Amino acid sequence: MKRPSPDITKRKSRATAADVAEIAGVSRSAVSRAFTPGAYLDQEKRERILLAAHELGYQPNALAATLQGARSNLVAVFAGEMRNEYDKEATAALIAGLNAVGKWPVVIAGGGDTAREAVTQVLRYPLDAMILRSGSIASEIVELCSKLNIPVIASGRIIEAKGVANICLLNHDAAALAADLLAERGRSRIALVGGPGDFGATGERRSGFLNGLDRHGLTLVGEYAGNYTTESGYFATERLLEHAEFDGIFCANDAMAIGALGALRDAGKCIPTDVSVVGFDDIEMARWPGVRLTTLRNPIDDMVDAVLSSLDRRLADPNASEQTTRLHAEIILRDTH
Amino acid sequence: MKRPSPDITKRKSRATAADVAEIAGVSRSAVSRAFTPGAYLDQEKRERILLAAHELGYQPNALAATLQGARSNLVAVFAGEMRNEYDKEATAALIAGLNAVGKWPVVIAGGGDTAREAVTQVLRYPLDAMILRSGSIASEIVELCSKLNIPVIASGRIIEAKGVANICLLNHDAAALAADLLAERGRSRIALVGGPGDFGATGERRSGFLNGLDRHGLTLVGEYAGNYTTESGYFATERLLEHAEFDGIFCANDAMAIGALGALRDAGKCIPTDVSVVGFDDIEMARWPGVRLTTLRNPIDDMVDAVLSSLDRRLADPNASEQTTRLHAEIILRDTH
DNA sequence: ACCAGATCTGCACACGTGTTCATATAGGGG
DNA sequence: CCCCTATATGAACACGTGTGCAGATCTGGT
Repeated sequence: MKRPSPDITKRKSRATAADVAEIAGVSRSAVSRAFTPGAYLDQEKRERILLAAHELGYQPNALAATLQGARSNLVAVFAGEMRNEYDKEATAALIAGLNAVGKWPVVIAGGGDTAREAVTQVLRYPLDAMILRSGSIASEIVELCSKLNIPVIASGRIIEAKGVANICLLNHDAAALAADLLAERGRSRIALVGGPGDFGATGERRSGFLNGLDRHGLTLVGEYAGNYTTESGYFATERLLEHAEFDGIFCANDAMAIGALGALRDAGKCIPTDVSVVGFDDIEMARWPGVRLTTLRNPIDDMVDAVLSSLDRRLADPNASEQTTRLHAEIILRDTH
Repeated sequence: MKRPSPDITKRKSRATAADVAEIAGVSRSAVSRAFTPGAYLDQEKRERILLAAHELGYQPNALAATLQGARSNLVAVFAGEMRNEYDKEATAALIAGLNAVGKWPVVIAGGGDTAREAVTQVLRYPLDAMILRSGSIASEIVELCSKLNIPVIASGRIIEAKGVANICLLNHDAAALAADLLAERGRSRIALVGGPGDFGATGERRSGFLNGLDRHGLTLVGEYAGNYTTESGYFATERLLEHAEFDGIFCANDAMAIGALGALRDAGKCIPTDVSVVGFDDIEMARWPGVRLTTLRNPIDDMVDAVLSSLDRRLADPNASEQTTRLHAEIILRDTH
């Protein structure tokens, strides 16, 4: 006896349109119509159906509807490790933004083999889109998605591949603003705490900053690469203090800048009198009392807006050409410059 | 002509088992079996099918499989506003934990009417479970889920309702440890920065701390309620400094404790010489150089483990009684006590 | 040569839904 | 009275999959 007992009130799984039809005394088609705005259906009958549905807690199964060609409204979000604070804030905002437009994010965290396996599994669902917020294994994901005709939107990095829409900060210009600020403050001996590797945002921020310095006839007196954690910013600044005298320091993200603040204070430096510190991203902690970091805002709201409008565009017209949106950073003046 | 062109390579939507069957020259059943471990299928044939599938990027549609009674492996995570850092860390860890066991989190952020609408929409998908990390509109969610036979797991708060499994820190005992520590350090004039309202974790932490103080014959010399943000911790401590002399302060979460550190330093206090500061949660920032906050660890890994094992248990036996798991906090001694 | 069992294969059904199609009823204009 | 249109309704199909069933083929033992 595979079929569950006809006693509807004791069903073990969720109620179905047929169940509602039975207790409302109508056909199953009518139930479907009751949930379809604009469908022909007697008003009194519709009310009876909705009442019965409410009683049973019935909702049309969105996945079964998918088989009819409806959008699934599921969107995969590949969030990466979410190790640093900016990633967490951006991902949280992205999730909230998707929710607001009725898209439901299936979130994948982590990297490496685990993430590869996870992506494979998640692609078994009919997704409306894939949003990449991490560069790891991006090319494999892009290839898989293109075979499945799933639009890919990359945020926070440029992925050069057919069918990928990109949304990315103008890191180069932003970092140049930091150089301008330090120069205007009369700083002449400048140090840099960069990120790991020389790809993507890390490289753009470094070259943009160097370009900016160059415009003012300045060069670096010291440079040390961190890994975007606060600890690495602290450590890098300690090393820089050992080998060079500087009165301005630019860090490739806020977490490292906050580490730098700690190291400078522990070394007896007064901020900003002795040293100006400029960060990047404008994470929440940058606004905290006791931090009040001068930094470049990596605008999360703009990013979310751009992702959503790109999503809209790709879904409205599957043949729409992918496009690259470049966001602008704003310099936020607080107490450390 | 509704049916898409027979030219398989130019299909506009995802490949289906029938497509794979056609180019591999087998029946559709065989394709299904090729993806079912343990099914009878000629080895050579299976390989041919998998090759064809790989070429087309075919993956079985997980949703269609759901209609056959398979688990959806989709789990809703109601994450709330994710305003404070601990929530973000906990949610990120939960997502990673679910990924690791092949469950895919559909994340809902925010609160109020938006969240209510979002939950309603997400419940149209056949979910394996609903995980609540926010108390807002919990009772409505619980009622909806019970009608749909969806197990509910509450994390971070106790929800007294049939069918809800709870996973929650022993806030009371943990806060008492903070009182013990301050007493052992010889602190006698103690202040408290509490949370908003008197419900759930806020109330438990407060009463546990007061109980602990009482055991050592101590009482509060001052108390001020914040709202779990760093700013509010700073502000609350400023107010306390105006009205009372204290040598120890306990804050109901780390964010406020970090705000307190800032206010105390700005007031010229030396930490921990003049004042001991103890926080709660052990967020990442508590470990940062320049902070090194003494605090109570709200163990995220234990929480995730408990959620996953509860999930396992409820899925293995739908009639399993819901149970409450209470987690233990550990005191983390750093530089502020 | 024969049979029992193991292995392989395709047909057909079921899952829950949205929608087309055909049919039925009602209403209004001539 | 008839005809046309608007509204209402249920039967039937399609979506993509897993699997029970029945039949076919193969293996090995007597």
